[in-house]
Amino acid sequence: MNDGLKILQDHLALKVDIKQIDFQKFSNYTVTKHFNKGEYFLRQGQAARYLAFLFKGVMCSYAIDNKGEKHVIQIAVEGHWISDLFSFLTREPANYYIEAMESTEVLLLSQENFDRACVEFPVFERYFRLLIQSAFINLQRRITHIYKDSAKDRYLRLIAEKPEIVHSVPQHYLASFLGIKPQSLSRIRSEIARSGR
Amino acid sequence: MNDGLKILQDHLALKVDIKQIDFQKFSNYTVTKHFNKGEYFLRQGQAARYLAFLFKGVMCSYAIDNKGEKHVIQIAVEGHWISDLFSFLTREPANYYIEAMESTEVLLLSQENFDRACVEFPVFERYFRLLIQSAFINLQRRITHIYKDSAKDRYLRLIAEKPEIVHSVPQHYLASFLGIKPQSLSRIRSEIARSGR
DNA sequence: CTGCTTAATTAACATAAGTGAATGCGCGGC
DNA sequence: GCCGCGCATTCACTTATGTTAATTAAGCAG
Repeated sequence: MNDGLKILQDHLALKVDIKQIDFQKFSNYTVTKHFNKGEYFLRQGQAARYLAFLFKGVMCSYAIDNKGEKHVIQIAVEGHWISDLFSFLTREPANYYIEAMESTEVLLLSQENFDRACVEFPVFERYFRLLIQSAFINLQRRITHIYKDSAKDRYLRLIAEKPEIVHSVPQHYLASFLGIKPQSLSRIRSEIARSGR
Repeated sequence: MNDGLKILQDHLALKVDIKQIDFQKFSNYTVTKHFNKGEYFLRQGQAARYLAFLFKGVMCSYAIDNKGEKHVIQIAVEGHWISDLFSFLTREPANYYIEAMESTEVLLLSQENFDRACVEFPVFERYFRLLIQSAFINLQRRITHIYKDSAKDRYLRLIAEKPEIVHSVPQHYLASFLGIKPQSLSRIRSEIARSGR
């Protein structure tokens, strides 16, 4: 069993009881893939045929609107799943790009295998439900923070929670994730540097 | 079968194939409840013991922060589920209040019955996974809109999508949901009235 | 290593939303 | 039906972030 599967198994074990034998079978549904920095796992307009479980590296998902503005909506690090769920589920064209921010390793799970796994291993469907629930709860929290915290606070929180991304994700991606312009993030950073946090 | 169950059955049927007989059994897990305007389905600090399926009326969920500020995170109308998912799943104290904005009818599903339903009717667990997925996708969209649209645009979109709430939800709740102050919403509304949308 | 392209920083100015305060209206309780 | 309190509105002023633009720094291809 490779590294990625070990890490995935640990993540599954955090949420559900999965039998070794089931995980063994399930693991046959996944394939390992590598992305170099700057490579795309998904492009806006394509159908998202895979879910990716990230076990090394960092990926960002973002939309580009009709003014050419980038809107980063997720920064995924080790142990996160990433895809365009809407597209993955409906087979409609994706709304998001998903780009590797550094050399990145993932396990891929195709739509077909995802569906199979849900049917064959109820415990997997449960895992996935719990996973989405957590993701949903986190998004609700994120909205609350957007509303009640200043951009400076959100930046400080972000780098406290995911310190590893500071060195791998360009600042204008972070700014976009925070919902501000790169110039504003620059201003915030210089203010932090000057007067302390 | 009462009105609420009919509406719920229709909603289930939109996402999954559920046999009449299974729905019949499942429906025994729910109870109907009425809330008057201003009554609480849940309070911050309590454990959320139920999911509510709203088949008539309007409810809002919101957190109150340590400055006493209200942060509305969901406005639920007919056909929506509402609860504090985090609390419902973990049995930790809830982060949100959930208040009826007008006379409201719901079906309640307790934690125990929810768990039972997931085990007994895999199709229910599937329905619920799909439901949360949609909710997740909608939240992602909401964040994108917060970032790229002005408060005025978000207000116009809100009343276009849920026109019924304009008359039942007080303006300062709508403002909070949009992430702005009541005074700002007032300003925006008067601007719309003056110069057209 | 060099040079080109893109990213980050800084600054001056513009704008949207927040703040605090005064006014008046309306709904609910009696 | 009347009263009072909370809600909505308006206004003057403040503040955070956006915008535009110029400058410097950093990454990458050749």
